[in-house]
Amino acid sequence: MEFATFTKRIADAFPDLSPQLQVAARHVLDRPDDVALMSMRALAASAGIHPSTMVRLAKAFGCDSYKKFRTPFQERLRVLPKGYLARARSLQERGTEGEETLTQEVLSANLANLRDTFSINSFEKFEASAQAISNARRVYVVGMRGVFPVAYFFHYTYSMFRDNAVLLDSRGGAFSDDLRHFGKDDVIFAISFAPYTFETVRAVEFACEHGGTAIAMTDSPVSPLAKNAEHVLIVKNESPSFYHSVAAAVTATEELIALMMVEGGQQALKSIEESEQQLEGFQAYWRQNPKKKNKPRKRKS
Amino acid sequence: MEFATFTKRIADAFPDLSPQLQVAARHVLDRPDDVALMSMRALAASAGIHPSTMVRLAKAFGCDSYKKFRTPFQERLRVLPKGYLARARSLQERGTEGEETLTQEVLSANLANLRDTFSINSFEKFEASAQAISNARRVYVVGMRGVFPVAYFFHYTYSMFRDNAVLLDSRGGAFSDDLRHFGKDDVIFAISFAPYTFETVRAVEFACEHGGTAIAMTDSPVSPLAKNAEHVLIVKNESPSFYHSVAAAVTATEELIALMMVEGGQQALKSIEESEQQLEGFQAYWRQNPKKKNKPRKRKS
DNA sequence: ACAATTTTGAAACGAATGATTCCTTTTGCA
DNA sequence: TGCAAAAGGAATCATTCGTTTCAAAATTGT
Repeated sequence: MEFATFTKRIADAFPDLSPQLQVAARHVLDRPDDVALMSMRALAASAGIHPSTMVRLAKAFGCDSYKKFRTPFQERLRVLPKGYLARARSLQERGTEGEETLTQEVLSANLANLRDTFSINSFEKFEASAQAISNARRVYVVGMRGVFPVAYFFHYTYSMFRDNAVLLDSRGGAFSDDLRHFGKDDVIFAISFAPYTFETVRAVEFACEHGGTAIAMTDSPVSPLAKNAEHVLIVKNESPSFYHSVAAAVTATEELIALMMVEGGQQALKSIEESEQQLEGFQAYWRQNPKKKNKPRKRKS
Repeated sequence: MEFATFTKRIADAFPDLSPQLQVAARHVLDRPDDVALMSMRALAASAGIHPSTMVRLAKAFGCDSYKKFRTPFQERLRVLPKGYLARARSLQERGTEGEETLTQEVLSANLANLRDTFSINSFEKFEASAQAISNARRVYVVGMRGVFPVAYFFHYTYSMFRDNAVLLDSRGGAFSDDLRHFGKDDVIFAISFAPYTFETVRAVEFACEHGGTAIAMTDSPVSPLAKNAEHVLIVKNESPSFYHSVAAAVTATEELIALMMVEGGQQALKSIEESEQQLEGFQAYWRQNPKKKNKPRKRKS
């Protein structure tokens, strides 16, 4: 919360800064990780500026020392907020240690999954996958069992601005019926982690046999999905518990959607607006005082 | 990847360390964030040990300097892996800047959501919610539209070791039918973000009117869900795009599941084993060479 | 074009950092 | 009990840190 407002303040004041301070500010905004982890002098050097300039930047934003300037950058990186551990310790003495560390493990496993996923898959990979989906005549989405949430999320969000997606969910056992019309201009977006659901693997094979393009979101380059897929996104799903974590997969999906949105431009925005208005029309959303004629509750950004 | 193996090595060697080195090692393992962000002397002081001991710990694990010892702890915290930005810059010169920064924004928004969510909700809150669900006679799960993936994920995972969950999905418009048998020993687990889906709000109200307990996962303490709920988990869902990010909600759900698992103990484990065997029996999973009589593909940890 | 002002870079300072050395204390073993 | 070895602590070192000071350079207004 602190970091976001602070950097925003810097970004807003940017045009009014002196040339050298602008160089410093740009570097700071571009590489917040480095601000937190490197020494001031090293940071200045990597920005190609004099150390004094960094101090001046800090003071220009009301920090009486560089240390205070750096604090929000450091806090942003902490996996566990300050003071969390103090409580953890006291709990431990009460014998609840196991569950407390479990909490930390769930959190850091997921943070690591996110970072790793975006580290393994270059921006170009995301972009290429997004392109392929955007150009498809029809988009078939398949993800079963544990990863069905990912497939559903993709389909739901995608359908806010495009109307050519089909979610395969094998309800009523009619799984293969949905794929009957699959053609060579179509794309299948398949999600599966080990152990791979049979139907998902089969669906990808089917799609490829019929000349279509497959985009796979899976956990390994040697996954049976990857074999046939044109584009492969590797997603980490480590978890301290028995299930596979799907948060990273959801986030990678968000990334795909965001890219397609940007690409879709004005047209996509308009479609979303229409979708929302339609939902309002159906009274899908709760209103503060349904009895009175109130304005609809403002949508959160 | 580096960090995990390194800390594991420390943890494994722990029993063989001298008393003071154990104090140091414990502190390092307990507070990896501090190792990355604080100076060696400050870290030693907060651990109550002599600075020399820290240096000795580093050398005990093959690092010729403390700096090298600290590196994996620092890299772990980076939002963007090293070198990512270098590519970003070159892309920017090719005019793709907008989308590249979007990628970074998606990632860091989600990382922040995760951290904030676990920061806002204390461990006790998670624990209390998990307890309430565990003690319920029946668990009704409701989450519509964008957050249906969360509800589905909860229901799917929970059902691996308990059989008393009902997923409300209003398929066929029979939404309220499912709640007809809701009683005072039952629990409703409801997920909704602004703008709040009407049916979800209504379901919580209904449950409370019938003497049940509501656990809400929502975006604000003043959300209409929070009003009636016994336990409220606040989840961040900031996103650079038009949708609400659900990764943090999924992760918070994972945390609930993990806690209930631990609590469930041996019985829960046995149930999961049975569930998996059943799936194997249905041949739900793909096998490397279905024709030959191979061993089933080993499940990933 | 010149003076006033701001911006910038170089040099130098004290403080803090990580590392080393040396010596005391503790431990293990005969 | 005595002794050798290991462990821990204190003092000290060179280095690097953030910071300050001051003069040069650049910008601005007149």
